[in-house]
Amino acid sequence: MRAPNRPSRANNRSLELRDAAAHLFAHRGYDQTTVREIAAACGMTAGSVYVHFGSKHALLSAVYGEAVTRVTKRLAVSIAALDCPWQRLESAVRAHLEAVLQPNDYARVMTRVLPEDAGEARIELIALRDRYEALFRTLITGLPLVPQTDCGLVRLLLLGAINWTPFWYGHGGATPSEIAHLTVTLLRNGLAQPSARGL
Amino acid sequence: MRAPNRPSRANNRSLELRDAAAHLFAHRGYDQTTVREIAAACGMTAGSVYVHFGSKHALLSAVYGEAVTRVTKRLAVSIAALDCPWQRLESAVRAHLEAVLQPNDYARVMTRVLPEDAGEARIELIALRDRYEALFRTLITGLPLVPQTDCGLVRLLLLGAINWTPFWYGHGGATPSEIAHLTVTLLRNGLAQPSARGL
DNA sequence: ACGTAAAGTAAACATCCGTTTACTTAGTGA
DNA sequence: TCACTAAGTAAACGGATGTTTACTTTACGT
Repeated sequence: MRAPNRPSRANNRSLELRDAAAHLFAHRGYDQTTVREIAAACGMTAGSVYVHFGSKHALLSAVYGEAVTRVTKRLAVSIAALDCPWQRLESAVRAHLEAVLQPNDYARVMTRVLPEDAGEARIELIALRDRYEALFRTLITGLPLVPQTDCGLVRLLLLGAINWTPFWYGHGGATPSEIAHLTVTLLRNGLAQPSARGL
Repeated sequence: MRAPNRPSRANNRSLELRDAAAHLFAHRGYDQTTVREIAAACGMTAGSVYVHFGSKHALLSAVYGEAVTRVTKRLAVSIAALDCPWQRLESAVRAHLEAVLQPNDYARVMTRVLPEDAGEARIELIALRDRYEALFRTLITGLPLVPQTDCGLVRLLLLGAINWTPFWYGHGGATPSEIAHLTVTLLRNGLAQPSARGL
């Protein structure tokens, strides 16, 4: 008798399938990717996919979950040694951008595929995304902002700005580091000339 | 002999079809919307759609084009009477948000449907979107910003922040007006407590 | 009144999709 | 060695999709 969920065969083609799915979802979107394409990318047949995953939605959930896990880990490492809350935020934004903008299939699925379009897997993906975005909630509430600032709104605007980057990145010429710096500088001090600031 | 492209029958069901398509594209996305659904929404059959539009992609182009036209007009009106560049930007952002966030089918298609997912109509949609975003380029380059600010980058971050709003609007409780004000305030002065500003 | 052309329909077409089924292969533990 | 099981395949299933075809209806210009 062997423990369940612990296959004896070492060659775990599930991971291979998940990677292929991540690549295709990231580059062509969920709807435009077929199960047959994912299988073919692993030299398999469509039917074999269902040995490892119960459905196409389950495959998306696996990809999305792994994406959140990886980006979360990367983000945690990048801010571990920092104390200044503004530096922590900038480092987190940089880590997020590097993950999303480099040709990183998993991270890109997080912004390319809308949980709302995932059908049955919708609730699960939204929960995963929320878990990730909660990290930014902590970073932002730790900031010394002007009193009565709506931190939730700030977080949503910030996430919007950086989640949209994949759609234009490359045309602007800026690096993730530069984008992160400008974003946090903007959030901190604004960009108006000192002589032209409002009250 | 009648002039071409000038149908004699007044009841232009093409517009009816376009409206129905806008509604469905906005609420369910392009891929998840069927030609049969669009036709049924007008009490017609799928085949009739092809009397008015050559393909589903052409229908999307028509919707997207009309969306850009409408939002552009709305934005132009909202800033016409204003002189202060910050007020102009805030008014433009407010107009954009009101268009995108109110249950406005056309405007929502602009953010819900990615031109990248439109297949053959891709180039046309991207051109339309760029034409619209150029309006913000003008507004931002008119701002008295600190020297050597990358205006292009600022524009892209701003558009990202406001294009992402449809995905969370309603959960935050803020109105378009409030969001617009916070966004432009942030861009102008930042949100750091005066005592905690960096150099 | 008549011919023409647009508008609309019903039905089929061709294809593709996610998924299931029946079957084969191959490695494993007792 | 032999039963067991996971992995994989080929093929089909049921249905949906964008589009086309052949045909009918309707309104207009002359």
